[in-house]
Amino acid sequence: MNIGQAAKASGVSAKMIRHYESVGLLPPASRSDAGYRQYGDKDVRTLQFIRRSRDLGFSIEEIRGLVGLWQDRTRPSREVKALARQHLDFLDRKLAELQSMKYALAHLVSCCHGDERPDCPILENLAGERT
Amino acid sequence: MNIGQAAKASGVSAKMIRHYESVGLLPPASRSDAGYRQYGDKDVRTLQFIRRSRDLGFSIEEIRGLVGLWQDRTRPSREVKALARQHLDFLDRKLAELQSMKYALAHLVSCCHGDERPDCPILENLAGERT
DNA sequence: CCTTGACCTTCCCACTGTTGGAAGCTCCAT
DNA sequence: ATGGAGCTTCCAACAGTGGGAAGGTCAAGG
Repeated sequence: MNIGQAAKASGVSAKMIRHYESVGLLPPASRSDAGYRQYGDKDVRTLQFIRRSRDLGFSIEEIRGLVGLWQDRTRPSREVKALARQHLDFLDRKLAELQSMKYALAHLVSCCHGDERPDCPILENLAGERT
Repeated sequence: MNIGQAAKASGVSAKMIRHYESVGLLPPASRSDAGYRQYGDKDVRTLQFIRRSRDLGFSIEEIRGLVGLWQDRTRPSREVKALARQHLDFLDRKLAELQSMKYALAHLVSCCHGDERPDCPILENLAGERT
């Protein structure tokens, strides 16, 4: 299977497959006589694992850890759970950050009449004048 | 006022002040005889405006627009509100994305017993096995 | 056999925003 | 005059992804 096929089958772009290989997240793929990367079902499964991990927002480094644990049949699930919890905390912090941005901005937007007049509470707030 | 003073006064690092100038978000600062950038109260107010905008998650390009509108005394507040709404939509999309990640991952974490045993619903899910 | 188009290769660059560092200059106080 | 803090510019890195150029390969069809 060439890289394009593996990309379609896994949902990871060919660009990213090469990138993951270059950063060592994937072992170097075997090559055809012409130098084309060759993939098998096992590789596609690994790529899908990576894609699902990315869909959950895990970083490359975290995924490196997850793949390692995945391939170690004797890992304690405790370790996996710890890694997942850590990422969950990260998501919570990000969510809180975005949510406070959202509420602050939503308030300002609701205060702005949004017509042809130039006075605008949004700009006034950004400029530091208390609204 | 040197760049370090302006940085302290505005809450924007000296590094970032130079960067904002280099990308044209700030006009080139005037220079002392020795080539040091000189800032006044007006510049500090602009920097604070930029910092508050970044605190709300606006991108550099969006801030470029906001600063332009801010400095145009005759802008209709409609335009500011449109820009803000657009960013609000962006925040909503990001929030929804993170939230779905969070719920999916939280579910998996709650399913994993997290002890010394190797079987783990988190890895099984990432591997594509239905849980 | 040759051409064409789709696919592959490597390499470099772009983007988001921010930080760090190196080499060298300036300013101020001791 | 010397040291340290602060300034200058330039270059690189981070994460992750996409775009593109220049060139090799493969299969189909004339």
